[in-house]
Amino acid sequence: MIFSQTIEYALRAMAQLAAMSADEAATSKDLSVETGIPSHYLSKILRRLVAAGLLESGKGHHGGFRLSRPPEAISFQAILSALDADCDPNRCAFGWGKCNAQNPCLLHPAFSKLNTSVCDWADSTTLGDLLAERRGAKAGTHAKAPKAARARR
Amino acid sequence: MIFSQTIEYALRAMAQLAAMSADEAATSKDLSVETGIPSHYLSKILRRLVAAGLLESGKGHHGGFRLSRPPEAISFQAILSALDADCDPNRCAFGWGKCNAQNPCLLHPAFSKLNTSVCDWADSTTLGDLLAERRGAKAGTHAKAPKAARARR
DNA sequence: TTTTCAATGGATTTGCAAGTCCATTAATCA
DNA sequence: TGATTAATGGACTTGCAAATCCATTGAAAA
Repeated sequence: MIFSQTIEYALRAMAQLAAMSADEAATSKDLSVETGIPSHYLSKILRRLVAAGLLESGKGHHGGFRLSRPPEAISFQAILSALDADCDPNRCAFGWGKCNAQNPCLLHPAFSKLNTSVCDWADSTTLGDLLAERRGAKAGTHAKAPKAARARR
Repeated sequence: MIFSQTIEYALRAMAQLAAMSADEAATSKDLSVETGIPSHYLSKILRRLVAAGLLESGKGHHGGFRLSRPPEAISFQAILSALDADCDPNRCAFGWGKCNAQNPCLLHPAFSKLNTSVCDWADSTTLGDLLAERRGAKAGTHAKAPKAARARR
């Protein structure tokens, strides 16, 4: 539910890359081992992420993949978009005939509510947030009231 | 994204049944025409909804399907559950190794946030809400405050 | 009764996402 | 320079959700 296998793999690979030292590139094979994603399939996904400008790649010795911008500047929405799975808050998943805001299907309002919250999530979450969250957890006690408050929602 | 085709069909069919007069049963074929769902595939889905107790069915003349309880008593979660697609707020979609609340993967907190909002939505939305929403819209002016308040629960 | 209508259930096919394989290209090292 | 390493891109295979088909069951109408 929610995401296709491919999207899930992409998010996992990007998260792994964000978690690794930025000075050296990670090999597709290494990433495959660390994330458990089938290596050849992962290659394909990484290629698309390169094409979309989210990753940089290098061949040969010391080659591999690395983020092309800081983790804070890569939203989940950008990753979805790179794989043609953009989150569009106006799309009605139920495609009941031609359905739009003017002439909504019966399910439209209910679905809109859900769809909006998914899109908001994808827009507002970045790879940087993952690292911040982890640092917070590692810091032992629940760091910062504001973060806990946000996490709850 | 979000739902499989099968789940989408089930929600559409249930919504259509909720919208129809409750005194006479709707035929699988009629439902197929009204919702645009392939008729034989729809049959299968309806069978599962019957097995789960959400629908009642009758054979032969004047046979067909009808809701087994009032629309207000059928949550989206119940429909998902009938098709083995329960919304479980603790499941980590990213399945990164063995991941749980104690030993969360890097993506876990971010995903939890999303997953929780999807589950809340499925739990708190009923077929009755769809009808109420429609009546609200039909009543002309945006009956905002009262409608929104009711729809929330 | 018999006929007709409609659900039931299983077997089968289709189509596409997921996964594999391999030959090519390009970078670095010895 | 040649050998090695790793990404690239396309062709191909697999597996499963989606869709189809058909023979059976059961209920109501004629």
